[in-house]
Amino acid sequence: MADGTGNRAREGGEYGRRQMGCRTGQATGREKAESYRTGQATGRSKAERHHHEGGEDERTARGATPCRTGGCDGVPEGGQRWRRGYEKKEERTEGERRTGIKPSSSPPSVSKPSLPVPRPILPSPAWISPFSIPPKPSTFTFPPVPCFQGFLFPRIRSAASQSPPRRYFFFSHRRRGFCAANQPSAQDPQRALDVFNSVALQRGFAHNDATYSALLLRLARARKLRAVDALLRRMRREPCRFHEAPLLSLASLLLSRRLAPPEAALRIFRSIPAIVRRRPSPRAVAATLNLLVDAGRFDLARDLLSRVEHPNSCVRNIVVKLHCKAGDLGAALRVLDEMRASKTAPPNLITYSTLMKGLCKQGSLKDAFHLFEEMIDKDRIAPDPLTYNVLIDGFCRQGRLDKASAVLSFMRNNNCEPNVFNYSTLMNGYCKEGKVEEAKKVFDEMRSSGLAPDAVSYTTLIGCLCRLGRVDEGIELAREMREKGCKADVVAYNVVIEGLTKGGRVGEAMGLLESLPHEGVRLNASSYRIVMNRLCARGEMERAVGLLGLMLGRGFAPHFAASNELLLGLCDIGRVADATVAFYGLAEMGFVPEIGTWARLVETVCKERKLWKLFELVDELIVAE
DNA sequence: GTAGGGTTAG
Repeated sequence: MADGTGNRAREGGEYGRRQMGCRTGQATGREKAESYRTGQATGRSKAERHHHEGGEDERTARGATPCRTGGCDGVPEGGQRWRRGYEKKEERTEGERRTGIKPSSSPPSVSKPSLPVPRPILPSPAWISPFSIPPKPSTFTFPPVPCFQGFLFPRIRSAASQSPPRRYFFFSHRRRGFCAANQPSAQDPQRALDVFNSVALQRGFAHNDATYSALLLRLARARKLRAVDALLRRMRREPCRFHEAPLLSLASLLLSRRLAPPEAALRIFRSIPAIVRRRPSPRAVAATLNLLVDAGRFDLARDLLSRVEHPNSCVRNIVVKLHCKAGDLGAALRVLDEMRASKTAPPNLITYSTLMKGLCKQGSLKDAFHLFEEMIDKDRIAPDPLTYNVLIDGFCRQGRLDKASAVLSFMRNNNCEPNVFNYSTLMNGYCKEGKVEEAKKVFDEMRSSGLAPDAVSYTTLIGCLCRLGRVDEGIELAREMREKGCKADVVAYNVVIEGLTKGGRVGEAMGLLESLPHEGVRLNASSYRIVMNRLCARGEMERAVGLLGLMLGRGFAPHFAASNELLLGLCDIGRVADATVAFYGLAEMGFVPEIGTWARLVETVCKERKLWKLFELVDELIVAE
């Protein structure tokens, strides 16, 4: 797995030091420990304070290898001073405490301020407060060291210390330092990794499943895939017991966010025996197979399938999906036949829905409906709203809206109340045909049946109104959506932004682009591109440059074609300076102009006699080549 | 985090 974060050396270094032993990493580790210590000095546990206060000679303290978590980093200087003061205080006599003057027999020393005579904290035993009930004398005593999910570890000592006394300090997985990988506040995955490595340097310590799981996901989200790999390798050697679920979550995260190629899911699956020390469960097989099929890697899915001895209904359903996605409906129907003949893996609603969807996609609606009837008659399986939805969508996509509507009525008459999905699928069918009034009727029907339209239902109708040029009605609906407490997602906002843009209300669209992120809405590249494309197409370069600044500043780049159009448009109106600035901004996002755009840029700069800019451009051209 | 459904888009 590749890591594009530029932190390879650091990750590798940390991991390498762990491999070689803690002393190799001592020098750099101490530097990092310094930064942690400042943040954690006040959060030390009682047990740890006990350790520091416990009296250790200075030679040992200096020679001790720091554990680099901050809380146990040798004995800090402040701690030493504090301890010395404490020892001196114990040596003082009653007379010294009163006068602050040492007797003449004592060795000469630096004069110290006298300490006040301690006053009794408890009231006189003769008087008992009416608010305090004296506790019953109890024989119960707390154990000397609290030990909750934690361990006692011998302190790591340097080779110089000859006869190390067995002193222990306490660490718990619950402690903040240990759980840094789990803390939502630990946004920096590198820091989480550093803390993880630091703690693991303790002899005899082992991280647990939860810590590994949290760190794996955090690193994966940050695209630190080399570190993820290293962690997975390390898990094979850990003594603690791991579960499958975190590994499956990791595979799902990597593939769903396209952080890693599909092979990564298969590698994780194959690592299960070494890490979990068990054969992969049927659940793990199904999860991995499903990820591979969803990623379209049928070759890898088939490879995995060839090793599955007794596929259950779930695995077979995924195989049905595989064949449907690959367009081999014959093979999918053969799997259905096998399932019908099988007692251990019979077909179920999901088998039929998947197959019906595949048939609808191929336009074989008749076969899909036939299968639907077979499911009810032959296998005695009652359809649910989801199965009906496949049929509604199938009929809608063929423009047979009467049939789709009839399915909805059929559902009601057959004891299956339609849900929001069913209504919005039918609405979408009407919307695609431009029949917004019928769509509105379905929308009202949905509400009168007691269902609250969701963001998708609203978006479907808003989009339709905007496409028909009824932008104001669409915006009014968007307002109503907000008033009714239905939270709009980025798709809903994009539909509104597009409606505004098409309706010539670019200023309002740009206003939304500017303000929505401040209101907590996470826009995506499409949100900005919808407007940028429009501006470029209409030659509104002034606004386009402004929008470019906004989107580049937020980490979004325009579409490739729009970027070229923007540069050409700026050259056309002689805005050389803007064109150059825009070019550098786009280049930073990885944009390389078309050859024609290069030529135009160079030509315009030459005409303007801005030769120094020309040289810069040529330099960029050489780098790009 | 074992399997099936509806929305936008250069």
